[in-house]
Amino acid sequence: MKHTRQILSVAVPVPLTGLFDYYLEDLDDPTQSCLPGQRVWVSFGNRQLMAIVVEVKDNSELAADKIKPVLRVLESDNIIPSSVMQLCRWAASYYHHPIGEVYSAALPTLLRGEKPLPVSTTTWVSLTDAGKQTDPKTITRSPKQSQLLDVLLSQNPCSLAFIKQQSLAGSPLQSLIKKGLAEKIEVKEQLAQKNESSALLAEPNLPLNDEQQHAFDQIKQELGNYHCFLLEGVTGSGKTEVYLQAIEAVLSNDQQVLVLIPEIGLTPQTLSRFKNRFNCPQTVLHSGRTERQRLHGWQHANSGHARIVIGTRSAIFTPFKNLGLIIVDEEHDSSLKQQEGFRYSARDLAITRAHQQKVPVILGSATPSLESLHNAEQNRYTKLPLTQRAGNASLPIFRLLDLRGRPLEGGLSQPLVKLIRQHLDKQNQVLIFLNRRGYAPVLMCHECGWISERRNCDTRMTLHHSPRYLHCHHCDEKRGIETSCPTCKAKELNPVGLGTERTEQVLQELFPETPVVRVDRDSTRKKYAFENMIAEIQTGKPCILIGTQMLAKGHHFPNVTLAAILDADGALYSSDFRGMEKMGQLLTQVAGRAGREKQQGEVALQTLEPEHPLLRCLFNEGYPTFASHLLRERKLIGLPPYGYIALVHAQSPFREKAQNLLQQLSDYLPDNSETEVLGPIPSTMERRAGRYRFQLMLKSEQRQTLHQSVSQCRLFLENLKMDRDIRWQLDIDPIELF
DNA sequence: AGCACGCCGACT
DNA sequence: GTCGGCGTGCTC
Repeated sequence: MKHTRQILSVAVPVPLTGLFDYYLEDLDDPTQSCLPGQRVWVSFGNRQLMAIVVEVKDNSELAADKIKPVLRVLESDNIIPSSVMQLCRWAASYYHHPIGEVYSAALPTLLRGEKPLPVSTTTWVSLTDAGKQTDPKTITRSPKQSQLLDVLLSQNPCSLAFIKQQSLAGSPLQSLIKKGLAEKIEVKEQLAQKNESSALLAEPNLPLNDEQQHAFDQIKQELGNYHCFLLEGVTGSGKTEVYLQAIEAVLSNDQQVLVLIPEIGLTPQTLSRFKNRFNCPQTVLHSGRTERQRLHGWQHANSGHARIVIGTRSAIFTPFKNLGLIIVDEEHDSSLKQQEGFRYSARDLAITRAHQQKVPVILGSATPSLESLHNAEQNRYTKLPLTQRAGNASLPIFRLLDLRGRPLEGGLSQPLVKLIRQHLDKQNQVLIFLNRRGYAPVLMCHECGWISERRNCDTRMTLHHSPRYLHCHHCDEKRGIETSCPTCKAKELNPVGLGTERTEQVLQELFPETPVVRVDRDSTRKKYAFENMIAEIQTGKPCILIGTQMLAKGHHFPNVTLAAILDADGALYSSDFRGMEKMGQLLTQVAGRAGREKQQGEVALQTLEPEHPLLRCLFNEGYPTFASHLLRERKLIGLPPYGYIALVHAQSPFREKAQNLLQQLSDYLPDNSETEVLGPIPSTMERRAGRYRFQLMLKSEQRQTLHQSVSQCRLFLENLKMDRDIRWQLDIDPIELF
């Protein structure tokens, strides 16, 4: 009898490019074989790791005595479907990232170890014999229990998910179980039948206006094909309703939907729109969920049980049984791009995945990225504009407040204070934006000029007021405050610059009768703190809200009529070429917060450059025209979307080491090629957490040539023997520079 | 990345 | 004499 020794090429989660061959022992049964996408447990060097089977073959290039056996096959089937394998392969190649680390990042954390996937079950509720013989009318003291019994009598057994949807899973269910009328049973996923005989829609669709209808019709036509839509909808124009009706069309076709949302956008408000509309299992995947919950969501999507998956960035790797549509909400948002390690863009992967799986993808935003606008112009995407605000809300009035020669109090100019007062007097709410947390960015001694500098980073320590401490927002170091200057022993230390805490204090002093609510990462750290604040604000009572970007996204505050941005100039002078684009997006989002209902809204912007042509353009003509100006600028200098860029980052505790590495690389790269090499340039914050950081920029008119250059870089860096304290990383299509 | 192997300094 | 520093090389 011939023994075939099956060889498995596997990807191991280590920063190495290649695959590794193992053999499968005891392959007596020829029908029992491994498949790509299966997880195995292998010995690698002197440790043991989870690995993903990528290829199954009959022989290896390697000498037989070099090949180790697979220690354990973790599941009997390939839990990563070929669609996700394909996406990972593409991502590893496009982002020049080690394939094993890509697979690892694509899996829920609980699947990155040796624990096998638990058998997926769903909980159902079944009536006991006693329960079957009980008349719901006899339970007179609890209408909820009676209602639940009714449901169970008409549908026995009934899935727990369905009972949850009816809001009967809490104490009503507990009581019935206690009375011995019902019991919970665990059912293997495959055995689960559809019990959702009820209609798919839990609430009726809203009527669509002409633009929404047109958008919906276009999307519907492309179901079953790849097509990328750019749904450009001003705030309040009903983007979500278009999503919901497109989702309905896909669901009724028995397919699943993936919705990607930026981190900050996963608010209970947004989620409830989906939950309330559809009678179907839905799954939410984001960092706030436990690993167990994420694993279950992953399994339910994979088995086809979950029909809608809503998640942040990493949800792009969720496996589906039958995917029919991908939606990327707020496609311009930078949180869709991973900024550490495997630096992928979930939006771009969404488009690739849609293409690979032949399904449509909708990119939605009130302020699309220049990349997407350009792609729409080139007819790679179909633009679906939504320009009408619901309820005919009018656009806000824009005001540029000239700061030149004006004294500021806590960052507020007199005209702004007056404006705030006017709005509060009309019993309205006011929104103030400042993109800096804390009390003041620096603590300074006026005698000798000492400032609260850091030892490890190139930044100052940010001063926080209550409680009083110094905090570095970049490496998280915290320490108490010196009571006197450590250098000259002067007794007085003064806060310099502005933070949300300080402005909050000044506003409270100026408006002692009005509640001032601060919303930033510090004030919302506690669980539900953010939700509680939002709920408080939505009562509509006059108040002042002061906060960072967190406040600008995805929330609807009907009573806000004034939104003010205290410091817009940061973006005007930013070294990042995307600074202006980001500012325009923030401003437009902010403007969308003001006066969405019947009342006239106002947006105020404090600036030292009120004549800035781009600011004026943004204010007078709106985001689309502003964006087309920016696009023209980018074209002139050959920056994205008219050119392609990649960064090579290097860092080391020694300045010269990081710089020299990139210099060597730069010297090595041919300068006659079509790829331009710029740098090495020190990062904006040259030193962070004790390490010096430099970057080399590669720029090309052609994606292809850029890729070749990046490959050259990688080859060079992988083979160069360098000191171990130097780290390097690649960033393709970076969104933050210098 | 991890981890062992290996070759030179200051300690019982 | 050895404990341990981190330079170097490898992982199927």
